[in-house]
Amino acid sequence: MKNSQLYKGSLNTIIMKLLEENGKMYGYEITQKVKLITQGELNITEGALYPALHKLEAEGLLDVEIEKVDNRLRKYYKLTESGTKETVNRLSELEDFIRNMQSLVNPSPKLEF
Amino acid sequence: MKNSQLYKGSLNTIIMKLLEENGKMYGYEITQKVKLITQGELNITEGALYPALHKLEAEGLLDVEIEKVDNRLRKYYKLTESGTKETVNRLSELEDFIRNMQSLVNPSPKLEF
DNA sequence: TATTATGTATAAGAATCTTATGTATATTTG
DNA sequence: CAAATATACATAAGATTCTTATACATAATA
Repeated sequence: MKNSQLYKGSLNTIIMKLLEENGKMYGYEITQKVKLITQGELNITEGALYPALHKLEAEGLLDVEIEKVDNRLRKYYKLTESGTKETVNRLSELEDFIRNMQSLVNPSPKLEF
Repeated sequence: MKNSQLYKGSLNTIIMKLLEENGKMYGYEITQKVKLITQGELNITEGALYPALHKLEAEGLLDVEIEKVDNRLRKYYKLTESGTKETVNRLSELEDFIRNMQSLVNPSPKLEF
């Protein structure tokens, strides 16, 4: 990701959510989808994406399936059963994270006398 | 922080926002405040906090002032002028980040036919 | 024909954090 | 009273995640 440090740590969650949403996707497709959804604000770099996909696969959270389209290689990833379960946890963690960050930066206004 | 990887990269923003809010704070106080606000969900570790404070100071975003209270040392940190300006940017980045993450995980529902 | 888009991959280094450890005083608990 | 916990700061080794750069290859566009 070529972005604020804030995105650090969120890539796995993004990938898993998109796969839950779309069934199967390949790497390049994920980068384009994220760019589209965030209106160009979030750009996932290959150097971050591919190692992340490989790691999720190694952890048994993703399955991969190779296809050849227009004489070009595509590696489609999809959630495994265990990956689907884990996605629920990750999204729950993300909700907690966002809630906590909002509590920190939008504290209940101080009363002024 | 002893937490989800999601918090990675958010510590500087948290520190700066709390200092903007409270004028001056010392390290231990920051950890307690964060624990309180997040109802124990976010625990900032010393190994993350002190290096972060030192770095922000080295970058000229924080000023430090040592006090001795009850025969114990306290290092109070406060935003410099440049730190105050930068805090606005960091909070704006945080808002964008949260908005983008919400777009990614709460997409507009697909129409079903 | 050269650039851009599509598609995957890795390696070096930076940044941030965890975990463990160290030092010291004050307070609380058994 | 002794031990444990709370208060207070600090650093070092290692893990994780990411940036930046590079590499290879085909298709489409300028």
